[in-house]
Amino acid sequence: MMPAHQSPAQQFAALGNPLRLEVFRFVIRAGREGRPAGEIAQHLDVAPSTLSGHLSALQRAGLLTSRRDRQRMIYAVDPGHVRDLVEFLLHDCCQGQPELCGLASAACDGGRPPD
Amino acid sequence: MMPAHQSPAQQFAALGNPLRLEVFRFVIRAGREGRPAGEIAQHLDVAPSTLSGHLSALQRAGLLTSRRDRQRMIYAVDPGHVRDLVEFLLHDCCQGQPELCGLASAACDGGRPPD
DNA sequence: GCTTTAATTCATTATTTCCCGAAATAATGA
DNA sequence: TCATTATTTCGGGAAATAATGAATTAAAGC
Repeated sequence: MMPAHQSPAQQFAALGNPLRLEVFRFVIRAGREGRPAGEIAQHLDVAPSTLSGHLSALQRAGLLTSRRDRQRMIYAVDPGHVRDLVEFLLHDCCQGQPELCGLASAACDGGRPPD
Repeated sequence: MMPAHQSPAQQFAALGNPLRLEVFRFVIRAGREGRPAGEIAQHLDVAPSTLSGHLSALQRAGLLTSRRDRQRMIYAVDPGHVRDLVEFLLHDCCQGQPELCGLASAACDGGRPPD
């Protein structure tokens, strides 16, 4: 289905472009249902071909999925991979340190205090 | 002191390079104390000039701070900005959805750790 | 089969990124 | 001052990225 070479670095890089980050945020707000490419392009006022490249970059990174609905391509968030990325940032990068994770630190040590 | 143009996109971009992501992880593991550039270069086996560019990119993004200790430059994590980025990802991007944030979702809807 | 709609691919161009070695800068100490 | 150590800046070249419009593919309906 997908090359599945989605490293955390590649995922961060995918979010590291301002327009792509907006795409990501907009698609997430569409929930499971997702949004057709045309709607995203219209909302962000960007050329279809430009958007298409960004969508496939986000998809290659594993952050979005796509399905076809009649003539339209619907993009939606890939919850599993986003969860993995969040966990990587909190656990692996920040090691659950409250100073770095803020309120989310509770989730990093499973609610247990560090020893 | 600092241009302070640290958008979330720029911060993600800074983490979007494999070597820079390793630098970030290594520096975080050094805690408040931080690590001199030379030690980082040695640990990651990278040319000093190459590392210097990556360090300043991470610093421009607001993720690291630097101070001088005699001849050496010590780099350390910038906790406040990292916390902001974590919060942006969880709150703004993922809107605290448990499906996207995993265990960290507890932090997004009020910060209570799961007891 | 033809037309319309929707999205992607392609080719081009411009820009940026990345890495290296060499030179420059900064701080220290003899 | 001179030498040493540590890091940054500079310059260049290769590779990757981004935006654009034109052409192409895909699905649907008549």
